[in-house]
Amino acid sequence: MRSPDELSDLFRASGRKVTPQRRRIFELLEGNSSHPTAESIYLELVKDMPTVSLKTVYMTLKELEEMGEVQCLDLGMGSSRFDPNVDGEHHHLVCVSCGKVRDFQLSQNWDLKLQVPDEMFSVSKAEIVFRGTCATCRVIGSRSVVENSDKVHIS
Amino acid sequence: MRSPDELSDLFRASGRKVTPQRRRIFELLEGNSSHPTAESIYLELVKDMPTVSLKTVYMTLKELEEMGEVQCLDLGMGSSRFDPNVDGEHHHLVCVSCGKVRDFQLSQNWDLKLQVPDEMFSVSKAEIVFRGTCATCRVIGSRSVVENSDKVHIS
DNA sequence: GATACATTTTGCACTAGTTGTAAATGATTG
DNA sequence: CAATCATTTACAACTAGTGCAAAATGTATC
Ligand SMILES: [Mn+2]
Ligand SMILES: [Mn+2]
Ligand SMILES: [Zn+2]
Ligand SMILES: [Zn+2]
Repeated sequence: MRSPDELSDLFRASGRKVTPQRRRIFELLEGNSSHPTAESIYLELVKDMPTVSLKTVYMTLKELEEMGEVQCLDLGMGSSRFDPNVDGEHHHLVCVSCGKVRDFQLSQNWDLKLQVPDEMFSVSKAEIVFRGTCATCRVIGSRSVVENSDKVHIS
Repeated sequence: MRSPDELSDLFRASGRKVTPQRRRIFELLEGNSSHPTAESIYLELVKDMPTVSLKTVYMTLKELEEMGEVQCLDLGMGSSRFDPNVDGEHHHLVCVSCGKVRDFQLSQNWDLKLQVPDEMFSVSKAEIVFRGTCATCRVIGSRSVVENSDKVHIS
């Protein structure tokens, strides 16, 4: 994702307006590798802007997605996760215990798309989802389970 | 997934009851490679059993999932897809135009799990989702777009 | 086959996540 | 600074799925 300043210019250049709400959402997303939900962005946003609405967050995220500045990930955990990391193709480690999502780069540069015969299916995106338990949860799990949290926090 | 007869025995053996509703759901799933939603199974079921409830479908699918007889796929299309194909590890081609989901076997037998260092994350399942356009939709798309259907059909 | 009882089904209310509507607000431009 | 038109907001609506409790019904036992 581009910087808040660059995004602001891009928005204005395409006839969109740069509101304080949008500006703040850009800032919250910049360099955010926590794969936040719309809700978790909203919860940060509402600290500064008590009257902001969740709808605004959804709308801004959709704009950014359409502009290719964020990607929306559906990892089957109830809500969509938003990812400002769109420059390099990467995959995801999803912890089934705490819900955290981490980026993961394949060490070998396998071209997954080439696996599918083009006449059968024209692949536009190939993504691997690794489900399992993160290092933190493995330790916690071996001691007590009560502290495990499903909450998604923004970093 | 096992045959309806085998499933019936398994259910009874584990203290569960085999109702006509469950029996029929087993039959609808057997050899079904359409990756149906709960809703699409319900729509078939209700043809024979006008008073069946969607809740029953969800409950039976959850039982089957817990018994490892079906897998529940979250492909980010709004609703979960259920897959009786659990014997061989396989991946999925998801058509972003018509919503159809097809099985796909990697020709090279890459062990995706081995890619992730065990001390970093303990992988229990690695699945590739290929998104793109199926052969049918590519042809339709080149003529007219109006006929494209998002509906999910069983069988 | 009848009986007893636990399991299951069903209808309905309910939740979470997300989208639609329309009036009020406000960023941009000249 | 005013006009314009995009955007925000509150709120209703919607979809997928779940919780609940009464009624129905498989299954084991006699
Ligand atoms: Mn990511
Ligand atoms: Mn499959
Ligand atoms: Zn974890
Ligand atoms: Zn298609």
